[in-house]
Amino acid sequence: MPDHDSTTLLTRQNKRRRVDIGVKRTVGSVIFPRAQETLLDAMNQSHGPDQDGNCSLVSHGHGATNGDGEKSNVLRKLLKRANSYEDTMMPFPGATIISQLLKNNMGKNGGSDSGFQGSGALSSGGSEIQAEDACSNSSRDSPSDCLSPAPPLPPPSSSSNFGRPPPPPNHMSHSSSQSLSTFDLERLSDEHLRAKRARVENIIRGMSHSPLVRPNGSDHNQEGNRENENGSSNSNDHRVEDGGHKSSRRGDCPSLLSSPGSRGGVVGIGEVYRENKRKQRLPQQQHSFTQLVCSRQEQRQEERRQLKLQLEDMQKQLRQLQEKFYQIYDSETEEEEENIVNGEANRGRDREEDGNLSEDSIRSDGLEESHRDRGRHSHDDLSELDPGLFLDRARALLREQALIDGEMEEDADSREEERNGEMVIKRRAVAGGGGGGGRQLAETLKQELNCAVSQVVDTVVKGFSSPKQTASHHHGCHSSTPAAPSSSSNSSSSCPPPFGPLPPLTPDSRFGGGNLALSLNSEGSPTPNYHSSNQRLHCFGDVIIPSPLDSFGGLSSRLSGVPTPNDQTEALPLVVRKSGGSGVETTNPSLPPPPPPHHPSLHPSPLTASLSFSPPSFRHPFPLPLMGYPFQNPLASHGSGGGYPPGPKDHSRVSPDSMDITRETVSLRTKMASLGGGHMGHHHHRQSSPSQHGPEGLALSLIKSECGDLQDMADISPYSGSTIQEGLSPNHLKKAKLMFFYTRYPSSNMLKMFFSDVKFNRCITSQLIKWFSNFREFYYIQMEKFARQAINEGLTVVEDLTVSRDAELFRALNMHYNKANDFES
DNA sequence: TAAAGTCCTG
DNA sequence: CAGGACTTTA
Repeated sequence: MPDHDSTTLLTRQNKRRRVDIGVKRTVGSVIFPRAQETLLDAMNQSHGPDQDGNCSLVSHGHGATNGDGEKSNVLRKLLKRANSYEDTMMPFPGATIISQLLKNNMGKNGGSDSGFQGSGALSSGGSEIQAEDACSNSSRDSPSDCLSPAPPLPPPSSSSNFGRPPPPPNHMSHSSSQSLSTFDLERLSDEHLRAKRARVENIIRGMSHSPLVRPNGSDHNQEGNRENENGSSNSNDHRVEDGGHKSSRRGDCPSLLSSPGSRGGVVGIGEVYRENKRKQRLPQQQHSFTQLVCSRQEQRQEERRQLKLQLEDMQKQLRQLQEKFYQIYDSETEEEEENIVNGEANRGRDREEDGNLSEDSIRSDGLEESHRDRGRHSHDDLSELDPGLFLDRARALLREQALIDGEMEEDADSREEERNGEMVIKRRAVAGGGGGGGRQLAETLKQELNCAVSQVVDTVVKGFSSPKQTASHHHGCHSSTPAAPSSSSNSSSSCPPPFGPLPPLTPDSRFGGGNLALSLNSEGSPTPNYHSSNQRLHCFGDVIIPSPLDSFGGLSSRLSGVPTPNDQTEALPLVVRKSGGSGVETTNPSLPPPPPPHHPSLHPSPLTASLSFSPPSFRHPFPLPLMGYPFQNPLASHGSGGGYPPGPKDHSRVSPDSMDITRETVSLRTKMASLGGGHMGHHHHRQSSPSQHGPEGLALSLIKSECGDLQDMADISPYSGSTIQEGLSPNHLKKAKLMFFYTRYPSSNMLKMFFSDVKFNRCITSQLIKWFSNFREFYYIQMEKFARQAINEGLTVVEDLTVSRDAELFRALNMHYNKANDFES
């Protein structure tokens, strides 16, 4: 420490004590979670009459009675005590808040907890490797976050004193010190077991793809151990020197959170741990993210391969059918002709080219000519088919084909098509009745079939190569064949039919999805998915994206002391390292030559469409869960509008919340679409076909296209038109601001995805990071301000802290981040 | 040492 | 918001 420290330090302290320099601060999330929650709600609230005004949706009445006075005191102390807002962390044992929230939500939404689990599992399923790594790692040194069953973070302990510098002698110390030896033993074995279990679980998960397969039965014991573990580690490396020096916030925070009487010291510990592990966790997250992406890509490729195989099979089958048909038809015609011609001399033998045509020459009626032609031209000439019948047939065929297409898209198995084809053929045969017309019909059918098959193949291939194109293609197709209800059109035009009526939107549900899940867990067994933010990211994301709302929502959970997975307390690595295959970019063969300017692309190749982890579905490259939040837009949005991934992933688990959010997101997205990098707008119209849908459809189409944009960018859009900017424009700033509400600590991947129209280099990345840093600063300052103000106004109970739309905080934040009201509020 | 944070200043 | 100082982490 240079001497300047002594001098500067003082001055600094006068203003704002520098605490925990260089360490990400989680104040925002800790402080006034409720306020944030409500604020968020307010900000995100739709203008619906029901939700206008105050947004305190959380019921206050619940217990935690013992803590109130204490809490308020603590709060005061904190605020008064130091100028550092870091110290203002709320010690509230807020778990109850969250749980309350959850309960409310549950009541309203009918238990939507599973959704998150599902998503989490989903993500984990996608990245077994990563998970395993994480797990193993966690077992070794950082037990806390891992998707594995092992309970991520032990609930923070609250016994510590508020802000007291030396957190060491906490509850932890009591328990751990006393039974340290036994504890150690247990811990060792536990860790071992955990690691093993984690691996097994991951494997199973990967195999089953079933998100719910969560073997974490009840590892309460482990949790306890872990708790202890964390605690011990904390005590070890927490250097807390409060007196005027930089105090480690990490140390302080946790202690602040906990109040003596509150639910077990868990909260404090969890907090500490989390803060402590700041960077350690991040890499893992990043890692998981990239891994997830990779795995998804692989998955997709695999699917693609399978689909191709399917197509080939289908084609073969079709051919066979056609052959059969011909055989049958020929035999019929032969009989027919024999009857007709009878003893007539057959002079046409000389001309016969194949068995089928041998009879043609015999016939003297008008058809003969055509038949002969057909014989000569093989099966290519349709010109002479009788128009009426043929047209009808053709139309029917097309319709069926469309249906088939749809089915294929839905990942229907080939049998379906085969069946259809068969049916068609049979019908045709029957209809044809064996007359000359029938023959022609057969010809046309043959050709049609061929065409159809080829079309299907093309469609599928195209679909894989560029989902967007297929989407539009399908639309066109369906529009031309109204008779056939196209699943795609349905899905695109109406929100989420597959899931039925959406639960009423409640701010809580909208933004508290993660929290919700968390809290649910917290209620009973603390199995908080630590990674939920990551998971969400993964899941959602394909791109994942740590919750934007986490910034707010996470707060609440944090306050509650329940480790919120969604809490985006950890900064995600902003820069993706190109090294070691894990990097997404490295896996990007399709990317254009320019290696240095790493172009953000999560898609290794256009065809693999890595982003979509979902099963083979053209229209829903992105699993719904992935798109729960507004800012996941590009990626997430795609599927949101258009139904849900039909694939293996069970949508049943998709949380309604996410859907709600998605829905709400639409407006934002549409606005967003016009925002930011020009190319976004530019692409939109490429394929959006608003005219085909209602207003909703329009929005959705926009979303879709937006999504497509992202993909394009990622894939290096085929239509090069996309303009990749070298720098960041004001629009990007705007976008970043909005994005800030989605995530306070965006990973570099995320940034790249969201700013897909920007050519990323170190500078750009740094700038973006800086932006977010600034955002955070402002945000935290505002929060602090609000907190102080509230306290000055005599606020004593956290539950009473609400942020109305009129609130200064709300206005300030909205003004700062959402000047143009791009985000509907 | 680079990256990613925070804090402070302009 | 940008720059710089500084810290922490990997």
